Amino acid sequence: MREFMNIAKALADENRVRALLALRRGELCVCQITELFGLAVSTVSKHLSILYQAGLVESRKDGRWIYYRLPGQAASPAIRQAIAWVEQSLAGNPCSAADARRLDDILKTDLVERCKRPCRK
Amino acid sequence: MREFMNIAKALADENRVRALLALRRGELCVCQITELFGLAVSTVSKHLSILYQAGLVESRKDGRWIYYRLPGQAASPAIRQAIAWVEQSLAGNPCSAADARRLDDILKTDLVERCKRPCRK
DNA sequence: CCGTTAATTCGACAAATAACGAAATATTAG
DNA sequence: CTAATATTTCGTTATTTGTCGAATTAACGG
Repeated sequence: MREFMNIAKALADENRVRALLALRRGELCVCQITELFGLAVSTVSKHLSILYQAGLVESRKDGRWIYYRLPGQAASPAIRQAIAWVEQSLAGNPCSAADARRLDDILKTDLVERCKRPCRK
Repeated sequence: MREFMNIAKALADENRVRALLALRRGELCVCQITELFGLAVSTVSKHLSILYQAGLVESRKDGRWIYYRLPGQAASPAIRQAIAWVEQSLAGNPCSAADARRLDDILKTDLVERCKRPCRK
């Protein structure tokens, strides 16, 4: 029951659900999600931590960046069913579509241009 | 998105999830669920109201009693998927099984014996 | 009618939660 | 080593949420 309630509580916040939807297209680092949401970095980090605790996202560290992604096939049925529910319920959702467009821009100009190149002074 | 978040928030409380599981065996009135949970009637009523607002339960009035039940086939896919997720995730759950046993007793002795008979003095 | 019962609504209060900025941690670049 | 960057952790604050008891509404029985 504990595990289920962790998942349910993690899904009970709109920003966390938005994060899961944004991750459908692939892994994102904290700063990209922060840019997408327009929230404080610490707030986004907390949200991702809650999703992680619930098992709804996995993470990987790459240098200074920590990338979050949706869990793979090894995830428990409860997890996979929860994510399927979110995706199917909000597939064509306007808010989700707007996020997807904004994410396009962020993915084009954010990390690559700003960070991965040799640091400009 | 609003509709989805209403459902998600409704599922983010353990007592509300317990209520959904208890309703699997059929409709229950508020006083029976109150007996099962050991909470104040007003608290249980509030929980059921939240489930109702989210579309996760339906209700029917019968005299002084209001019976709540899981939604039928007419429910939206989002609702049916949410309930399926709860049921499958917590099917063999110990807490759910304990509730089921206690509910057996309540269903035997509560409404029929106490109320539906001619009122004893 | 009047008293009883089932349920909801209301008002209060404590606990949980989401948000922020500042401080701490870790990693890379120079 | 030092400066800069990405992220997390911590402390604080404002809001939301769960709970209760009291008051209210609705239905039934005498």
